[in-house]
Amino acid sequence: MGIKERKEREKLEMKEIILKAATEMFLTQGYEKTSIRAIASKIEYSVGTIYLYFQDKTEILHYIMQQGFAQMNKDFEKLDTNDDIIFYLKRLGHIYIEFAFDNQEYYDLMFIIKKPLELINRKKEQWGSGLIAYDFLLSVMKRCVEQKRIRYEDPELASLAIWGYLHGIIALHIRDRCKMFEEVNMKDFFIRSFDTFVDSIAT
Amino acid sequence: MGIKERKEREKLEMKEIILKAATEMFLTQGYEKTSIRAIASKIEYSVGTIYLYFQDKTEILHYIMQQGFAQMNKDFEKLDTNDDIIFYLKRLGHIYIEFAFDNQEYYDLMFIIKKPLELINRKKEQWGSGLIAYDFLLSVMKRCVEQKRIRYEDPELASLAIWGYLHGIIALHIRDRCKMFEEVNMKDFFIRSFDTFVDSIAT
DNA sequence: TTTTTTTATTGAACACCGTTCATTATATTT
DNA sequence: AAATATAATGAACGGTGTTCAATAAAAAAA
Repeated sequence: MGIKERKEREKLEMKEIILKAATEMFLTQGYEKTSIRAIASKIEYSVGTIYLYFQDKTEILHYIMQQGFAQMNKDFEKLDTNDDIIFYLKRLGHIYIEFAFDNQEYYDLMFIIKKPLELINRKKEQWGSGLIAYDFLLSVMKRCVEQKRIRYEDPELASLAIWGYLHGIIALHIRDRCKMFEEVNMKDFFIRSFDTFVDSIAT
Repeated sequence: MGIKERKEREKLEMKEIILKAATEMFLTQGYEKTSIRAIASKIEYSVGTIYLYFQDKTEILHYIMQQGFAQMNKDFEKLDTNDDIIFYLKRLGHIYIEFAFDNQEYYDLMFIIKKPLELINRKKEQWGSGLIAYDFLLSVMKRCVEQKRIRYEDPELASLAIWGYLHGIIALHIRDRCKMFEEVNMKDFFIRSFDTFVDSIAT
């Protein structure tokens, strides 16, 4: 009676095929500019088929967001736990900036795009591995506070500061509000800027 | 021969009527969800008429963005030049945060939305009063650096830090990525967070 | 193997969107 | 009053996400 199992497998495979095509198109052309029709055409199926595997475009986005968070968490594994905590924090920031620059469209989907709040309201515990990344940052900031290596007493406030700072410069850049900085290499500029920032709040 | 003058006046008035309706709708329903048809219907004109006064939807957005920047610059006039520079900087941040919270949709149009880059590419010197706001911040940071009241040596880097930080926390909040902070009053939380930030980089 | 039932796929149709442009209505000039 | 110039219209175009009756394919039953 392996038919049911095979069918389930096939369903997952089909989901994978759709997600693969959608990811590629979202990442090159952006979420808004990628139409369901175009995805369907790319995988050589009809429009309706996609709605057999995903309830709507937002759900596809959600899966791709989770892929992005997973990738990011993976990147964080490169960090060396033996490093001095301030250096560790700097390296964390560099990886975040690097991720954003190397995967601008992913970053957009994950942190800037408007859609997901509709998604959030749909099911409650939706952020998934997005929360893992935040909890990781929080744990780093807790260590900074405990070791009194930072001019902050509340790890939450410190996390908001670090994340807010990183997100701010990146979001301004991705959404083209940084034309006033005449830097050629924005990535390096941001890394330098983040290091200065960390140095200034570190003790 | 006052006919030409009257016609010009009427043209401007019509532009005003369209902009007023568009502003109200953009600010309540958002840019994407407001259709040209809906604007036309609101002012009781046909779709085509709008295209007699604005070349496209993006141009309407641009006018509204400028209104937003003008409002923001006006808000900054509340600042007291006699204040201690660090306190002055804090107050600047409070006004920025207040503006963002009181005019979330304006803020979205001005700093987060994707459209404008197409606009930017259309005409070169497009930012207008957006640049005024940035230059103002830059001048404040220059004073901070000159008076050695801040742990930064480059005013540009310091401006990026302040603006990036403010934008980061606000953008995360507006685009609903702040669910992990269980604060009830986010505005106060952000103001507190900004003050702590300024204190930590001030000397 | 043939028939019936279940499952998977299709694509036209719906209600929207921004934008254009030939046609019509209004205002100005001759 | 007729001719010209300006302003306003709204159907039409090609696009969007989404739905659903009709069809094709696969599995189960006879």
